[in-house]
Amino acid sequence: MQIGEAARRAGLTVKTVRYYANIGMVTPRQDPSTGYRVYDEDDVAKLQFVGKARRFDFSVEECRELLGLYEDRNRPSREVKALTVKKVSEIDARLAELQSLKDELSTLAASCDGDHRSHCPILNALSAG
Amino acid sequence: MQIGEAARRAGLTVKTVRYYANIGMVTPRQDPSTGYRVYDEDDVAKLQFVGKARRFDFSVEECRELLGLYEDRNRPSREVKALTVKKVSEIDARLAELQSLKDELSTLAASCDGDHRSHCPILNALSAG
DNA sequence: GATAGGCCTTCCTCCAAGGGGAAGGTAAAG
DNA sequence: CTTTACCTTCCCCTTGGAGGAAGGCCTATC
Repeated sequence: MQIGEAARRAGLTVKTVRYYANIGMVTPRQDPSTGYRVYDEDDVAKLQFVGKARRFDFSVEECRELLGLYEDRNRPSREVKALTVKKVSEIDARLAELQSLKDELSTLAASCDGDHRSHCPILNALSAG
Repeated sequence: MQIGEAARRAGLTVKTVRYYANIGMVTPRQDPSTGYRVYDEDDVAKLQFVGKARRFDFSVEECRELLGLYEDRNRPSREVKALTVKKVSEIDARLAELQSLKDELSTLAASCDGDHRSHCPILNALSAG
């Protein structure tokens, strides 16, 4: 099939699929006469795999690594688990950071009555050291 | 003072301060003889303001907006509050997204025993449409 | 006078992960 | 034959700067 259908079936954009081909992540066969990329079922499966991993917040490089493990039928699942656990702890750190950010901003917003007076706790907080 | 000291006092890098000058956010006076940027106390205050707002996850454009409100003493604080509330809800959305991501990944990691067998629930989940 | 160090300047390239669009080739349908 | 819908490569754009080259300026020291 052509890139358009492969993209549709993987739930990705054509741009994205072409990008993955360019960086050597999912490399389809190329029709020599037209120069078109030709995708088979295997390629689509890999695209779906990568698409889902991306949605799980794995970086493109991590996806490449996971894909390597996925393609290697003899791979130890230990490595996959390690990558996943690491990702979970990264997400955890980001969660804590965002939560404290939200708390601070919420407090500020609550203490600001939002009228037209020049007294504004938010601006005061931002300008304080 | 020169850019180096201004940056130190605002807790920013020289690169960042120069960047803010280039995009017209905090524009210092320029010494005509040397071409050096010359910062006064007001500039440093603005740099600190922007630095803190950035740490609060406001984008550079939002910082520019907040700075405009901050500089204009006759402006209603309503706008500042609106921007802050919007930012809080953005952070909220991102929190929910990350949380569900974490839950899914945690579940996957827990179901994978991480041995050297090739059976891996994580990869299975990723390859399932 | 020369040299070293420590500032400063502009200009260039680079990062993630593609998006947008131009210019042009190809194939199927009316 | 022409339109329409694909496809190709190529190049610039995004965020928020970081890194570094080449060169100007000022002061201290030898």
